[in-house]
Amino acid sequence: MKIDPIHILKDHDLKHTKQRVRVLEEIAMDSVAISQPELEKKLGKEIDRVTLYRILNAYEEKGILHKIMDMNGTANYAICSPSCSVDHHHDEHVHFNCTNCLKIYCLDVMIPKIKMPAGFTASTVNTTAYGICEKCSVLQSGN
Amino acid sequence: MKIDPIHILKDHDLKHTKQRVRVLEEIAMDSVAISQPELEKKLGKEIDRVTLYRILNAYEEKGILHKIMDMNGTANYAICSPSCSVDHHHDEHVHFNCTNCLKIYCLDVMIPKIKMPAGFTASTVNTTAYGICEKCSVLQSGN
DNA sequence: AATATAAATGCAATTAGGTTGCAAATGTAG
DNA sequence: CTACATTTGCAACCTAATTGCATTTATATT
Ligand SMILES: [Mn+2]
Ligand SMILES: [Mn+2]
Ligand SMILES: [Zn+2]
Ligand SMILES: [Zn+2]
Repeated sequence: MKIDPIHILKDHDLKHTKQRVRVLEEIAMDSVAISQPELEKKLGKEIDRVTLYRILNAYEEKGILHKIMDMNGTANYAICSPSCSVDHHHDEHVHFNCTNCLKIYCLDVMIPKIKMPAGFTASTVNTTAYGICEKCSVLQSGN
Repeated sequence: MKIDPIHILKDHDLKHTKQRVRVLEEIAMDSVAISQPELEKKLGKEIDRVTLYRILNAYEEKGILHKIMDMNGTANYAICSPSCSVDHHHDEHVHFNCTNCLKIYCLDVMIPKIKMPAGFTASTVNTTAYGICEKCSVLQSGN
């Protein structure tokens, strides 16, 4: 999927700064989600830690990125589908967290409807599968 | 569900100490999961921070507690079902994270089977629903 | 193009979550 | 009761994340 940072920023009423563009570029680079620590490692020389936090938060709030927590409580970020907007994310797909390479994939698999017990009203449902991803699986078997 | 800390400790080859009993009591007290920070607030005067971490980790490894990460990356703990054991948790139920009171419930709802894309092998699946819980729902409407 | 102004950035300081090493205290098996 | 292994508490440390504030930057207007 091609990404145009400048348009994305315009569309979401965010000023166009080189730090914001860099963050988007970096995240769009790979199709899998990227963690905050990885981003910091890659961009730490160009962008201040604090600024990175603020940009990621802004992107999440605006519906540009969605945040996926892994088993260690580390935040990972992936580009939202175009239907996401402020305070309404449409991140209704299953995530896959590889226990080997730790990458998080946004799968093209919908989250099944869950029947809630009486009294509980769910607005969003989050599903993450843990296991071995495509790449790691090939590497292990093919050796 | 009644909990007997002393038996649980025996059954899992853990020494019976007053700190361990207190932690189990505290977690068993409420049917919803409790977060590490809450536990620390409640027990901080009786039990050292570090000891609490160590107890929680031991309990998780032994299959006494399971850890549920919330949207903020905070660890929450709940008593495992009796079928859980060392390095094999059976936590195949849906969790409900109330966006109002922030409590996490272990629901009596199974996680539906998910069909994985080719190449991806899932060993465990985790589902959390976010929304308004039973109690908060009553409080809001009844007021 | 120059200017005004609101927003974003970087830096320093702080808070909070979590870990490590070690001496003292405690539980349990003999 | 004793011996020994384990657990605990404390101090130090490390890393993640937040806050306040001065400086810089983007953009709307003249
Ligand atoms: Mn996703
Ligand atoms: Mn549970
Ligand atoms: Zn992998
Ligand atoms: Zn609630």
